[in-house]
Formats: sequence, C-alpha cells, structure tokens
Amino acid sequence: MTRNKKVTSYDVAREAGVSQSAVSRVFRPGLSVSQKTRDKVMTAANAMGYRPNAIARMLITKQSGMVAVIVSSRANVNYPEVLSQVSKQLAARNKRVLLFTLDDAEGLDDLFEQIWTFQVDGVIALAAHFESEKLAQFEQHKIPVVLYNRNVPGAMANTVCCNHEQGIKQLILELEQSNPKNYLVLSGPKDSDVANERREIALSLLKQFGAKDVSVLFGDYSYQSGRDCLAQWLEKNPTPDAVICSNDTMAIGVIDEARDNHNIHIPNDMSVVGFDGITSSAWKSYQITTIKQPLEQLVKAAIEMLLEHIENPDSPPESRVLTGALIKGNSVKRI
Amino acid sequence: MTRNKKVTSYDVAREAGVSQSAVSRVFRPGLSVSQKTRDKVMTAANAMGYRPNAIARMLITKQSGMVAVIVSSRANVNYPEVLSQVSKQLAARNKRVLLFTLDDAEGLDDLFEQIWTFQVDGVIALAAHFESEKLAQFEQHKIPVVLYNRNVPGAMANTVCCNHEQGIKQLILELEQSNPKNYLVLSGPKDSDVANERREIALSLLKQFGAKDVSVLFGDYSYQSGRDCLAQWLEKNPTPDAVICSNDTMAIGVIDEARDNHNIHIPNDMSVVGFDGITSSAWKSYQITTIKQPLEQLVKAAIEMLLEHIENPDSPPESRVLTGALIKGNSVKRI
DNA sequence: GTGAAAGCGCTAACAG
DNA sequence: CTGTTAGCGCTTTCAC
Repeated sequence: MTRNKKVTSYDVAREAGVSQSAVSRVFRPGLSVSQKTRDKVMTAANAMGYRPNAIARMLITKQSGMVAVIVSSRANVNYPEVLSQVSKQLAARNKRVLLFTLDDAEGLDDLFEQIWTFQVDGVIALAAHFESEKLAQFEQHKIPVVLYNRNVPGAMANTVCCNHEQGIKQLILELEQSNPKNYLVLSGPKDSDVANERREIALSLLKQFGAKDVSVLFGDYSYQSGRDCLAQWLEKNPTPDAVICSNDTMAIGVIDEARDNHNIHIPNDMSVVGFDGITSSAWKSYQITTIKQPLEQLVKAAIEMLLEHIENPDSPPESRVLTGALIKGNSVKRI
Repeated sequence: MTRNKKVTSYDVAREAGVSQSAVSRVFRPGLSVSQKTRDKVMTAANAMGYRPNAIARMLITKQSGMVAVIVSSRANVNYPEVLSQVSKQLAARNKRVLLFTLDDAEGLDDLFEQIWTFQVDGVIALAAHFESEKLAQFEQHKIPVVLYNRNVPGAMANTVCCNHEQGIKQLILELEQSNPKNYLVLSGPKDSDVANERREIALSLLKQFGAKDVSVLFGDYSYQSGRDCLAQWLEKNPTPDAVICSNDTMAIGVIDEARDNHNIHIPNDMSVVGFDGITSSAWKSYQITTIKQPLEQLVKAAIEMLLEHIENPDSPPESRVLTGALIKGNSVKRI
C-alpha cells in the first residue's frame, strides 16, 4: 500500500501478471481490454496506489492537456470570474489551466519563453496587448491562441469580444433621453486595449449623436481614479450632465465622489453610466446603468474556438462578437 | 528559422557540431561549459528557434515545476487577489500555477486524481474542506500541502492563517464601546471552514464579554444573503444593536438592506462589522469597520513554507498565524 | 570540458 | 485481445 518509490506501470504489470502495455491500455479510456485483464490490473493498481504519470504521457503524445491562461495582475474586477469560468469549462473538456500572471508589458517575452517550453496545447489571453508580431510567434510555434476582449489591428486572430459599439450606443441612447448639454468621458488607462476601444467608440458615437461639448479624462480603472478624476474636473468646471465611464468601478468612484464631496445628486444633477455589469454595480447604493458582459457565453465561445483550433490546427482564424445586456439602473436621469 | 517539426536538442547539436549533451548543459543554469561551445550552441539554437522541452525535463528530474492551487468556484471576493499574489510570488521562485477549481465537495476526489497524475511539486489549498484523511493521502504521495486560512482539527498540517480570534476580538471591542443590548451574528455557510471558525470565535468571545442576547443567522457570504438575512430577521424582531458579519460582502448587503427597506441609520441605529478588508469595504457609501487580512504576507508565508517542504520533504509541519489590521470605518456607533 | 550511453514512464505501432 | 518493441526529448553518470 505505502510504497516508498513511485509505482510505475511496470510494477503494476508484474504484480498483475500481465504486460506493461496491458496496464497502459486499462488506464486509457476507449481502448478495448478484456474484462479479466482489466480486473487483474485494477486490483493490483489499487493495492499499490498506482496513478498514471501524466508527464510521461505528455512527452509521447505531445499533448500536455494544459492551456496557458494569461491574466493581468492589475486587478480588473472582471477577470476573476472569467478565470473561474475558464477553469471550470476547460476542466469539463479535460484540460487544465496553467496560469500566467503578467505584471507589465516587459514581462511578456519571458512569459512567452515559459509558454513554449511548457508545451501547452493552447493559450487564452485575458490580458496583455498583443502586437501582430507576437501573434506571429504563436503561429510559428503552432500554438492556437484566443484573445479575450481584445483585438489586434491588422492581423488575423481568434478573438472573442463583447460588442462594445452596440453596448455603448445603448448607454448613450439612455443618456440622450434627458438631452445632456455636455459629456464627460472617463477612459481607462491608455495602455489598455479595451479602454482605448471603449473610449474611441464613445467619442465617435457622441459625435454621430451631435454632442458638442465632450471632454475626456483618463483614469486607471480603479475606484480611486474615478473619484480623483471627477474631483479634479470639478475644480475648474461645472458639474457635467452625463459621465460615461469605461468600467463600473470608476463609475462607482465617480458616484461616491459626487455625493460625498460635491453634494451632487445622482441621477438628477448628473447621469453616470459604467460598463461590465460587475456584481457591485447592482448594489443598492449605486445601481449603475451599465452593460453586462455575457461572461459565461464569452468564455464558452473562447473555449470552443480554442479546442477547435487545437484539434484542427489549420482551421481559419475566427472572430465572435457577443452582445451585452443593458442594465437599467438608477444612475441615469429620466424625464 | 521556420521549422515544421519541433526542433530538439539533437537538431541543435548537429547544427552546432557538438554532442546533444553539450546542448543540454548550455540550457541548464549553473553547469560549466566552455564559452566556445556555449556560443556555438546558442547561435544554432537561436537560428533554429530551439526551446528546451520542459515536459521531457520533468520526466527525468521528477520535478514538474508546477504547484497545484485549489480555488473555489464560489466567488469569495478575496481569492482573486490571493491567487494573483500566489502566481506572482511563485513565478519569482520559478514555479508555475496549475489551477484547479472546485465546484463542490464531491469534486474533491476527482481533483485529487488529477493532482497525483500531474506530478505537481506541491499544493496550495485556498478552498475545500480537508479531512485529516485527505491530508494523509498527500503524505502518502509525498506531496507537500499548505492550507490557506483553514485548519484541520486533530491533524498536523502546514497552515497559514489570519488570526481570526484576535481580529474578531478587536471588532467586538469596537462594538462594545456603545454597549449594545443585543447582537446578531451573520455567519457564512456551514460548509465553509472559515465561516464556522469565525462564527464560533465570535460566539465564544461574546459570551466572555458577557453579552446576553446573541442570535445567529446563516448566509452564504453573498451580498444578497446579507440583505435577505437582515430582512428576514426584521420581520419578527426589532433592529439589532450590533451585527457581526463573517465577511465584508454580507456586511455591505446588511447595510444596504437596512437603509433601503427599513430606514435604519448606520451606525446610529445599528452597528455593523465585517471581515476581510476587501476593496469595496472602504468605499464611501459603506466604510465598514473590519479586519483587513494581511494578504501579501499570508501568501508569502504560504509559499515560503511550501518551498521549504518541497526542498526538504522531512521538515515538520508548521503553522503560521498572522495578525490582521483593524480598519476603523464608519459603521460602528461611537459614544 | 566533452561525448557516449542509459534511462525517466509512458504510448503506439506491430505481430501474434 | 495481448505482448513486444521502439521511441518521446531530455538529464545524468561515467569515461576520456
């Protein structure tokens, strides 16, 4: 029962009086083995506490059964849940998550080295800005990649995205109902692909809607930056009619700052919208009007896409865009 | 440059005009190779895009360089940050995180099977209830484990814990300042080790403090359960003077429910304390008095402990208890 | 300091 | 259906 050395398939084979390959077969699903052999092997294996060595299997099958997931250490409130979904859904497909946390863009090269040596079957990128040159490296190494909520301009890539344009349009339609005279756009950091996309879309749509007075500020996605940006803005400017935040967390910061230090009433004095639909956006004290990303479906799409490309390396790159749901909170002025 | 097949150390050796083992030496840190050989090898390797195969190395060294981290899919607001820290700090020690998400206790056996086959160097358990019998399995397989914020009664184990007792005592001391007549203890779910510990400690300390009127309700750590529990309580009971919540999220729910549906003013009509010190506990709308867990130090301790036991499998089990910091918010009545 | 040779534990043809 | 036989790509003695 309690062995000192690791027990191998040879040990089990000897004990069960069969060949080593018989043992191997028993432990591989879908291979035909006689019931008699199977019983003998299982008895011996259980008695000895044998477990197949996945490393050895990886070496020969050239499939590690692991998917690298790249996340950012910068806390985007969204990723934990995405990560949890990814892990769960991959587990259901018999794959494991090898986690890579990215501190800053510099770490990317190191990280790539790791990914190559670990022979992962595929990669899901929840973070990081990918130049098309980086993508080319994956192609060279023949490792399928799926980008989650990020686009690489001018490159073919597998991507799964929330429909930012459609979402932001809905938000602006909500805001427009009360005919705001001016807009403040509170963008996420300039080194975030998602933030840049959301900001540019907002600006371009506002232009289409004929909004004249539009200003932009940059935060870093955090609560505090939401507060700081609004405070700083109000030092020299009147209260904006409408604030479009690149994520919910900053929207919450904006709301707290408005109420706390400036006696601004939401939504009567100022409308605020966010994006993401994080849990706390629905909390009674905030009730933000926002777009809820279809997390589960996004992840599902990403994983399907990845597995498809693992099994069929030559299938062409694909992009899927899923639509978020407008959550009508209580942060937008109504007529 | 662009090869179709994976390039191996043999390919590089041939190209560089050296033996395969020379190539191996060049890619293993700390082995003496002449500069000349090293140059030849590196030139060839770079030209061919060679990367050592970590899987093959694992097979022979019996060290996978991977640490299994067990997390719960049930969103505890704390874990994402812990996980991020774990990943970062392990990366610094040249180890990778293999992520396992646990849905419910049933999945534990399956999960263990996975862990054995993947030959991980160690395990960090952020979730799951571990019977001492489970721990014995790890011992059998000679895989070091560190339990994060959970204890296994009656078993020797490596554990890293926040000092719940000391933390809750501080919270009660805060609450006692206004001499509450009665207490409501809002516990986390019964299947959570941490929740059980926090609840029992709170009850036992309240007894010591001479509190007579103490009631217990069970939530599931979520915002909504905080709201629901308070609402349900108030149906048949008067407003409690003090509410001790097992985590911040429920405390936030309690506060929102009190203000929203019952016109209870916090902290004048009712004091509320939480536990964890999550980001949102400091948001202006809540400002919860709570205990902030020393996340970074907890993780650091856990990882040091794990690495120590990986390098030195016979070192004795160890427990480290770290003290959290009292955050004085604005949710406790002052005199 | 270098090369030859022997595996690590398993899978995958291939005969029987 | 079962056993035999080659490896997977690397690390690690051991002579030289």
